[in-house]
Amino acid sequence: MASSSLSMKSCMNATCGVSTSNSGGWKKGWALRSGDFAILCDNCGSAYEQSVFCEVFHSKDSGWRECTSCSKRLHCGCIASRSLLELLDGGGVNCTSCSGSEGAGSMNVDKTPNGFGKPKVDNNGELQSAPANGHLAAETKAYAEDILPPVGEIASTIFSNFNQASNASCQTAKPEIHRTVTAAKDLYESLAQTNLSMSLGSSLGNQNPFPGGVVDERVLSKASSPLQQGPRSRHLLPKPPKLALSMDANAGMVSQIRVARPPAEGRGRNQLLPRYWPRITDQELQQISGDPNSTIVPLFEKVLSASDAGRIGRLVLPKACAEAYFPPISQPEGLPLRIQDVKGKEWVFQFRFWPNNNSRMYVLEGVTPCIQSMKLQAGDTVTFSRMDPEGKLVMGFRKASNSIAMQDTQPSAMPNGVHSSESYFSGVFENLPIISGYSGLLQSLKGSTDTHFSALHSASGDISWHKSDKQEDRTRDGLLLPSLLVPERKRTRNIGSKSKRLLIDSLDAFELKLTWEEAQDLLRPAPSVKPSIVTIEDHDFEEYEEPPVFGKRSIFIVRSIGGQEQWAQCDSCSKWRRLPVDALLPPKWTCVDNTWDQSRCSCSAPDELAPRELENLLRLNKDFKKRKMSSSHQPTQEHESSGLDALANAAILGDVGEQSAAAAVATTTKHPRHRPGCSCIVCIQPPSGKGKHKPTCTCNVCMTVKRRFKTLMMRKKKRQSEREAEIAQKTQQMAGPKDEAEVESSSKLASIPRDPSDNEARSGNELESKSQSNNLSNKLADSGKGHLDLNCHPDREEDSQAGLARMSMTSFLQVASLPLDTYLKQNGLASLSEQQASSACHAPPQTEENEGIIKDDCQPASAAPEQESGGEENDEPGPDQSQNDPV
DNA sequence: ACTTTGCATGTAGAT
DNA sequence: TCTACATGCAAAGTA
Repeated sequence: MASSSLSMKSCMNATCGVSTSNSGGWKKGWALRSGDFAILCDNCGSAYEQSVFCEVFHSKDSGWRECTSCSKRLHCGCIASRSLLELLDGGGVNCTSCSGSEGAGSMNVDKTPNGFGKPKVDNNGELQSAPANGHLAAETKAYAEDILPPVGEIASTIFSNFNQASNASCQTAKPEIHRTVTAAKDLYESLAQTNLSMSLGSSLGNQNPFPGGVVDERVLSKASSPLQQGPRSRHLLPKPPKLALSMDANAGMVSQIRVARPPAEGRGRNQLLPRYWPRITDQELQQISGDPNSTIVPLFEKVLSASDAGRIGRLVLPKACAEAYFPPISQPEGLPLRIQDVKGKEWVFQFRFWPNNNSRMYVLEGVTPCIQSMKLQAGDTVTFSRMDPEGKLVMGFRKASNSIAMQDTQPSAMPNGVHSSESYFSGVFENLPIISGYSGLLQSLKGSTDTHFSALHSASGDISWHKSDKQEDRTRDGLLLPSLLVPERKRTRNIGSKSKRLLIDSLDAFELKLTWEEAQDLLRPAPSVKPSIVTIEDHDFEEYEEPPVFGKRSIFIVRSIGGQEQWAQCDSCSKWRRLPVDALLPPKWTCVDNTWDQSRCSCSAPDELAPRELENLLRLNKDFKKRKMSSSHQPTQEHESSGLDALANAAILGDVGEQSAAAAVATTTKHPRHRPGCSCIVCIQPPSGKGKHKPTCTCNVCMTVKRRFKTLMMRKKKRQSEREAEIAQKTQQMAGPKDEAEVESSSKLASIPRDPSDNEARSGNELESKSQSNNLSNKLADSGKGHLDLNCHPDREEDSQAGLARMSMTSFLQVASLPLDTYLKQNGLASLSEQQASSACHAPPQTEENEGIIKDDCQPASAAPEQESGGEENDEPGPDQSQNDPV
């Protein structure tokens, strides 16, 4: 924006108003926070923020219009204006003084013969004079930032809607457009509402869907309205707009932008929560209508909750909507309501209410068949509209995963041919796993299509997901944002915040691609913060004043010929660069920072890997991670954090989900790493243990839990002694080299500091070294003797081979009932701790030996899914598999 | 035993 | 603090 040419040709200072050219008359002012700059009128020195004008006016040529009567300049900063303008038939506008009106904002449509006039928002200059100096000076920046969307959004949206409005208004030739605006504190709300009045309007304002209930909307707010019921809510119905626009008039130029429209009648925007504003596109409206002689008035919509979509068949209606748009009912039993779906099928629901506190709770009963016929789920949206002149209620829907469900057969497209994000996103990428930081790779692998994706994803994530609700409300609900840039907040809003049981939205699931363990590995000291060294019990600890930051994610592979590699993606060019294994990357890393390879320290340097190789690389890394997760031997992560375990498992679940297409691993919904029939603690646990078990319960589940708890405690002690033993061992190593390699490898793994790269590289080391040495594996297996695996099946021989002397369930129970110390003594665990320390860091099942090793030709390694499943799901857990199971 | 119905309650958001 | 509403739950109804 800062570099764009000035769009404002005339100073808006009422006493100045000097006209200027694009190239002159203005001088740059000070830089603003946004990186933008203000501009100053050469003549009077009035300061304007250039971007505000360029964006709000989005009219390069005319940031103002003249009052048809008095030639007063009406400027486009009117959004927050409270003045009322009058549109004239001939396309002109009258200012407040000339129109003799006052007190409301309005919009002007620059009508051009072809109906595509640029939409403009005019005012009489009141906004301009609102700040102290009468201009949008820098101090208004914050306000502007809060409420202004990017220029493209507002421009395109307004443009589209105004096109329609303009066209319609031409045809309907209403002599005047008055729109009461109750408050203009939010300029977008003003915009939205005014826009609605223009684009949708309501020729139906005085029509009521219910015969006998026809009333003038002007009296809807009165208690005598037939539409009002028993304990009316406190809201008053607003005065409806006069503008009458019929949809058929716009048949040729139907907007496909999903717009949150305040209700055309009934409750105004301020009364009805924006979440219920219909976001139906004009195209959808037209489709619903079918009949060009019919007009569809969107009434409201609702995102289905789990209850709504459940088998109960009750759809809870927003009270305000029910009272505003449905017939009045005085008895809880209510009355049957005929509602037609988009296919024309008519459904009869019972519209009724339940007394609730001193209020009412309105429900539609018997909606299950309809919901099912539409294949709706929680999170999907149902829309209620009214078809006029029949006054028929029409029920539409929008799938959460594809918000254009009503016209699934038609691609939703922006006027310029660009797909709307929702259809585009869901259609192309709905099931595409998104790995943070890998979008560039995806781009390179998948071609130009994914370039779109990358942008969209970025936009979604950055703009919407991280916005505050408030802001998002404004942009989404009030700003007529095209859905392109804003995934439906509502889609997850209710689900996420209120329902613990609902499915995580697929978009949300993307957020869980990083396990806790991985997150830990990515932690880096805050840059430019020097640690102070603190020595505690002869151990030096680096202490940082600043909290850690996340470093850049990289991937690790191990070549079959030996040697590990670390690869990272440039933040700038998205090319992948090979790095030393021990390299630590800052959060932002580009080719320029590639100090290890001078030939590739620039983004212009070619990629080292062909797309195919990259694909393999990524796939391998994914396998690698999965393997690591399933055979993680981090003693420090095994306990103490069931919540983290759960998080990690959730992430695993996501990973598994990603790979489901490739990996033919039968998983259960409960526990993706286990096959149906698995009897581990996770799989045998009931869905909810709430209130099911008493403290004295000795059922299988409870005993297992107790056992695990005991083992946790045992291991804590074990680790403690392990540390001591380790020190002693190191002393011994200096004296005698016997078994040094084995000891060192294990102790190293156990004690190595948490290096960001160690996890994956370490795993690679393990795998490779094991592939080279079966003997070592055997030794490791032996060293697991005495290890208690809590996931083993007591009756299965394999379990006993996992290192624990065969134990029956009875013996487990006995063990569980023993005091911990007694158990330790009986099993000589104090003396075993050393061995276990070694074994704890080793030995995933041998079937996995070669996994994670990439061949030099970059063909997928032998990590076949069958092997995976065999390794981790054949109930033959490694000595430490239990560590991965959440309790 | 299962489903439906009606109400109660907890919680998030609005005021 | 109030209100709306999602949902839990027990009573009633039904197969």
